[in-house]
Amino acid sequence: MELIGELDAPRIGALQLDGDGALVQLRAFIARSDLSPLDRLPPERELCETLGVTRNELRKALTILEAEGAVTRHVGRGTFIAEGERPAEQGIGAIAKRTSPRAVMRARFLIEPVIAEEAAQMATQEQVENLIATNAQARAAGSWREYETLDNQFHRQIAEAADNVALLAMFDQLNALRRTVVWGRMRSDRPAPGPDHHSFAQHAAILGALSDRDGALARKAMQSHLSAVADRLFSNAD
Amino acid sequence: MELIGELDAPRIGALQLDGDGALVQLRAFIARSDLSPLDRLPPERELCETLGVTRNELRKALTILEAEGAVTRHVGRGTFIAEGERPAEQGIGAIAKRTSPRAVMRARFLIEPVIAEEAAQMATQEQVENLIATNAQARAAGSWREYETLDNQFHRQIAEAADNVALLAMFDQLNALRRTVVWGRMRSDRPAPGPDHHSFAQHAAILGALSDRDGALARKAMQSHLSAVADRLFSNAD
DNA sequence: TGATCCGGATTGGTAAACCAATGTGGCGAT
DNA sequence: ATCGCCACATTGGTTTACCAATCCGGATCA
Repeated sequence: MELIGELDAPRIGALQLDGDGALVQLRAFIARSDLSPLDRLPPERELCETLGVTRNELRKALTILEAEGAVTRHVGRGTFIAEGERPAEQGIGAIAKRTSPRAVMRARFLIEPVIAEEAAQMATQEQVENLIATNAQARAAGSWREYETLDNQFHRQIAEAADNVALLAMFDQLNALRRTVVWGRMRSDRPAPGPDHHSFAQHAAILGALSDRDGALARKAMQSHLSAVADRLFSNAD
Repeated sequence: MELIGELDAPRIGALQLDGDGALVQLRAFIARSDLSPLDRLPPERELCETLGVTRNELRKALTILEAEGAVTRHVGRGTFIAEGERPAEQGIGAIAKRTSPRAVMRARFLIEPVIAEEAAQMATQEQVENLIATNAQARAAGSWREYETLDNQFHRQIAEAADNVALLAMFDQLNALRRTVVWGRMRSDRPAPGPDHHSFAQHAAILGALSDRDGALARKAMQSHLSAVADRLFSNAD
């Protein structure tokens, strides 16, 4: 059934241009009329005539630019070139640019204890044993980097033990955010922490609470631990 | 009231809920109904009713997805998932398939109270007043959909008041997950809730705690509220 | 029996009237 | 003269009816 188009014969090449021709023209117009951010561009009814497109086509193009964050539109006021950057995407990187290490650690301090409390109620015996094993491995780490990996694993295993994929996803996102934002403060060339490192005792306290199914204690132990971590991070002391 | 250069108050994340509700819902729909490339999605007239948005809003969202290359549209044939696979939405969609409404609501029950507690300490007077205004608007909502929008706004404003972008990002992700997973239990054609709806009193309790800067009370009030929401959601009673 | 063609149903696209938010300017009271 | 207020013009947004491309099922004919 490829016989269509014989009668009306719409220009084949013109079809593609028709589809987003307005967008191309609009982009060209903005570029050529060197508008600076926060400047207003002509009203739709006027601009569509200038560009030789229908108001519908123009509005479709404007909708795309708006989604890209290139322009903002306000009823009664007009359409404006967006200021500064394009806050369009919402990935980890975009969030990271708008937050700070302190804020991320604060968020961690608020959320992880709750996860630990939930884990205390949900963890299986096997998961607790795995946590104990991980903590033991961390004690024996040969380098700071190896220790860090095991420390991450410890915290994530707790989140896994909460047995809630949604909660685990929250943890992972926050963790990714932390790695992005706090990165640079980590000096991975340091030697491995000694067996008397405060974290080990704190981890052990968390483990004890998990074993005892003591949610409130697990929460408090995690809070204490993260407080210490934040202090160490921001004081530049060991 | 100058809206343009408001940099002193970090109004960072007004990205999603405000104007592009249809786009969020549409993305969630595509993620949830695991459509493979070249699959056709429902016709506009049907889909807009399913999602509880107007055809205009849906078409605007589709225009954006089309510009992103996520879908292709053909008159008389329909709208199709683009050929080149879409790795973008992998996050929420992938998580959604591995979790359940109960788990998501549980995560919400664990996290939002902590956010409320933080908000009680961080909120500005203006933010509290805005929350009061939002709650008042929700009372006067004319339709269930409008009420739902305002309810979402209420909860997000609390998250904003915590003044922590990382925390706000967690909230947004959980909220997106909830919309994807819990969807289908929402009956958007129901009439607006009466002024004696339990949520209003519970919201008021939260507001009171925020006004008094009583973090512990805010946490408990939010817990009570979310408990009630979950009960209502899973019991199918109003 | 099979292909072909036609007419209606379906579906995305379009145009124009209408709406609501906003800005502007003049008018009048003080 | 100055301030407040109100009517009107401007502007982006929305609704509605309609259009055009496509699909589908049955009628028709070789």
